[in-house]
Amino acid sequence: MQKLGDFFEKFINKESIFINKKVLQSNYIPESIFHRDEQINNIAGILAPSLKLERPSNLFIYGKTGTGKTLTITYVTNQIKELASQKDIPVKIFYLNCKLKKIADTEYRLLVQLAYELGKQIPPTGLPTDEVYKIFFNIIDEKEQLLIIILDEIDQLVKRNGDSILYNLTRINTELKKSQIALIGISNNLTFIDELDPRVKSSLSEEEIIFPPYNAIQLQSILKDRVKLAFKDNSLEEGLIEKCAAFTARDHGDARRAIELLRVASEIAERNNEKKVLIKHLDEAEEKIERDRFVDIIEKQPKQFQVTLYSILIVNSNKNESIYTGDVYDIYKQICLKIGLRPLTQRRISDIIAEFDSLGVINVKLISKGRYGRTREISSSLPSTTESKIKKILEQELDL
DNA sequence: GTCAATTCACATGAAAGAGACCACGGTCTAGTG
DNA sequence: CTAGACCGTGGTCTCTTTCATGTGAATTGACGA
Repeated sequence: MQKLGDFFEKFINKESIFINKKVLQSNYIPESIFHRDEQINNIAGILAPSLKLERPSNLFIYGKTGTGKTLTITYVTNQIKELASQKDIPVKIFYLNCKLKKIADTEYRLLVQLAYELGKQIPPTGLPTDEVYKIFFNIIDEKEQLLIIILDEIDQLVKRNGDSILYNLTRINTELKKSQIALIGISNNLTFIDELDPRVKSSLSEEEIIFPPYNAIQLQSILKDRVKLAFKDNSLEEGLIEKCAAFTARDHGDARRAIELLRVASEIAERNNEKKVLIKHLDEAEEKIERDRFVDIIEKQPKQFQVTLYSILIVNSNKNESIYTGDVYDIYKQICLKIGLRPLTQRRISDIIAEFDSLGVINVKLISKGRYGRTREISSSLPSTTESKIKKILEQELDL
């Protein structure tokens, strides 16, 4: 006990390398946005008519994760909101993230959430969907107003529910008497729009804006800006920012990742009682982030998913050759038997394997072995140290 | 040797069921004046 | 008389199962050279 007291004491007295660590957290909104002037102006131009109560064009925004889409759009819309409230213009802007479960990931919930923002409570379930539509419709059309609805990660919504929601929302304008709705869709899947119904496609993407990934130089300036606010002078080893930027620019140019990398590296440095964040901490940080991400994903999975993954790992370590769906399913059934879990059908396991693939935990390739059938060739995409750790976690979770 | 048909081992799709959650309206019950 | 408890019905949503159909190349087998 005494020792722990000492530890905390030391911790408090220790001189920190941070001035304001919050700046590095993912929910921090910076005051200025770098390298997005063109997009900001574009969006502002498109949305400006809303201040005259003219319906702006529907807008579609693409860009990979961490390219500042959400940040930019909130920045612009916040200004519009502010101006609107100053001048008492009935413009309302809603931001919905379609990926958040239980909030906006189905047609019903999306409408409920929108209605809620408009000040009308609708039960989270139990009503027919068209009833909810009617309610929603009525609140909007109560008075003259302009709504701008931002649907972030709209691809998720469509993937789960099809594009009928979008169709309904784009069409609703023709029925509204007093109000108007404009939609802004944000997606990080570039091919997404091509999979839509052509009618929806043409009306949703009246305007399109693309957010390119940041390059290393741009990332550097973003990082430098944050570093100024977050760290005390001379807390970073020479060349650290450059390395960090180069690291992230190589895959995707994701600014969020770059900042996270820096944050984790600095945390490691702090824990090691270093006075500076060193480049070697970056390497460590990268590994840690990756590992934590996987561990996080896997702990959150339902039991059946965990058993499936465990089976894959077992088969993978028992066999040096390629492994296939059938092998996994056999082992899976055995494990279920052992831990007293009712095994699912192969059809379902097949889907689960596909889901792990899209989570990036495993790699899957569809191959045909000619006369010997068609199947998925599965390989783990986890680094081996992470893999054994995850195996242990799974064994624990499943009491094996 | 050549070429189309066959065949395997799943993939992929569609539909439907089970079970959890919930709203709503009607009926029953107990408490109140 | 009324508030609350307690149904039954009907709705959504997620996870599964069931049934049906699709698929790509190794293999087979008929055919002709």
